[in-house]
Amino acid sequence: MQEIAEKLKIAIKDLYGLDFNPEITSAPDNLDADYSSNAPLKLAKELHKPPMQIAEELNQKLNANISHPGFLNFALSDDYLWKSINDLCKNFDDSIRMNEYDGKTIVAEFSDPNPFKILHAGHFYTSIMGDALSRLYESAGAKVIRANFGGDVGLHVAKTIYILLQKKLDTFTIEDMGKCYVEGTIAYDDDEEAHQKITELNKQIYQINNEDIHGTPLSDLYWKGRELSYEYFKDFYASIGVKFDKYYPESSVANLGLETVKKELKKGVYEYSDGAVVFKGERFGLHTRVFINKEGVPTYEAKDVGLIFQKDKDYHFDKSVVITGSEQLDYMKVVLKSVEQYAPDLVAKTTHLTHGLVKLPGNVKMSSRKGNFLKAVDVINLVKTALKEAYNSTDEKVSLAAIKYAFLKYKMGGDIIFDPNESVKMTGNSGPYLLYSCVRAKKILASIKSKGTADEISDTTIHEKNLIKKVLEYKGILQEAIVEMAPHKLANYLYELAQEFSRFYENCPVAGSNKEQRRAKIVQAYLDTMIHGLNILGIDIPEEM
RNA sequence: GCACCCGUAGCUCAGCUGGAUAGAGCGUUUGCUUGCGGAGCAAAAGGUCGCACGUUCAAAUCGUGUCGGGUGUACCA
Repeated sequence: MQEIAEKLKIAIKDLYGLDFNPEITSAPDNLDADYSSNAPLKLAKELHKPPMQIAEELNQKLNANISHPGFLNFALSDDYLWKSINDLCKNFDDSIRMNEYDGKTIVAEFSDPNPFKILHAGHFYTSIMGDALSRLYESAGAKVIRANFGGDVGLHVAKTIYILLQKKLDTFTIEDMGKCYVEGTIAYDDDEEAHQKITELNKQIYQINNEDIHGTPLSDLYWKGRELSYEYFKDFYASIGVKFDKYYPESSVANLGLETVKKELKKGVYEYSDGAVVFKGERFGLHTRVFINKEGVPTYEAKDVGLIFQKDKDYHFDKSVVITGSEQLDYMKVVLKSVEQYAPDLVAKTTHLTHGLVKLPGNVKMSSRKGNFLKAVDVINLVKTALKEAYNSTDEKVSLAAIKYAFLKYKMGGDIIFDPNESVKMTGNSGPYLLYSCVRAKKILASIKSKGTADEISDTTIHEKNLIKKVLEYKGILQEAIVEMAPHKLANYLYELAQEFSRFYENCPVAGSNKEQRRAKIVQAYLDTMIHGLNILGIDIPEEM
């Protein structure tokens, strides 16, 4: 496909002297061709010639077919396909290797859970998505720093600790803290006395953190709770196979953010308004946000400013990707626009991606205030139960693959519906389907004993051809997924590839057939591709299912 | 009010830098079945791509308007 594009590009250059990047797509089924290009149609306006004439002129150098109103259609020869699959098998990793990001450092920030609270399904989702994106960049040669950012001080901490103090628990678990947070939120909203106490507690906690106070009952509780949260996060990430390189507690960047904003305040980027320090985004089509509140305390905005600079100090990144919930889209625009005024290079290197909510089907209303939101652990348990009921399996690789694939197959941005009762069925467009096809491919290869010479060249069947073509598309898909920062493109391709393999499997016996060696090559190329692609999605393939 | 995102088959979603007959999965109907592990394959039914107008040889895709849903919009994170 890339070779066709290259040939076409050269023909256009030779004939018309234009640098034009032609688009190559799969040809329609009713044509006796494999790939098509609409280049003549695109060029018609610029060249002031009818598209059909351009197609004919180009085709004198190309050996393609022409169809109305000006498409070029290319057919691949069987020899070309078999040669390609042979080359791919000889050295798979080198053939699909990309080097766009060789020597580059990328900081990817995602997940961002708050200590003293429970991980919810959204944390799970962004962890999987962020990790897949990181692996995509790594596949193109980048060194990726997976960073995590969370509020170790703030109102949510005070709410939790307020209830913990009331209950006077000697020991407590992360679940206890989750319940305390829910109770604390209700008390804060409904009880005037509690509201004041929590506000006071918040200031004390801020001081404990800022001055690193130890040895008081309150500070002991705070440090113990924070440590418990960090252990809980670590265990969870380990269980889903995601590893962070750096955790930035919010408190660690607050001062840097505060200083930076104060410095730029003097230069006029930020300004005073009602006693607070704000950035007026209106002149950029955005809105005004507070960076330092009237009590002189840095808000989340200032902390994010500090974080941008801290990341650059720590890693001198070439690119920074931040993934958050979509509700932070406009917020982040304001923060980045303000930083752009004094550090445009940093902002130019930064990309903000957003994702939607993980929802249950049937429009179930969930309220984090009442604590009945979908927790990360709920997702795991629901899938484990479904797997057990459907296939009497307790294979954690399979259940984790089911979840990861379910998350990754959707385009990032909108809400996703996670259906614990039906969508998690292990048929169709699902992780287990992909795994199963890999296990089958492995079995085929294991059953082939002879390493004899190549089979005699005979006809190529449609199923052989389709599978080879699909495998050869892999590298292009990888590049597309990276450029568009879209793991779902890879996920959906792998599903289509597995479907093509299943058709091949149904129609083309391998072991013992007179085309055993040639077909084994296709299976090998298929399996190599699946292993590579699934690895990028963070999905492990079990030996047996 | 203003800004941004979304609206594609009964359901869940791809496709959107304009291209040929709009694709998958689930569900429904039918066929294949002692297989290199059927968690599969083949086939059928199911669509005025929210609506209207516009740009173009060509619009699900671009523009304007409109309806419906979501999010954000000053001292929370």
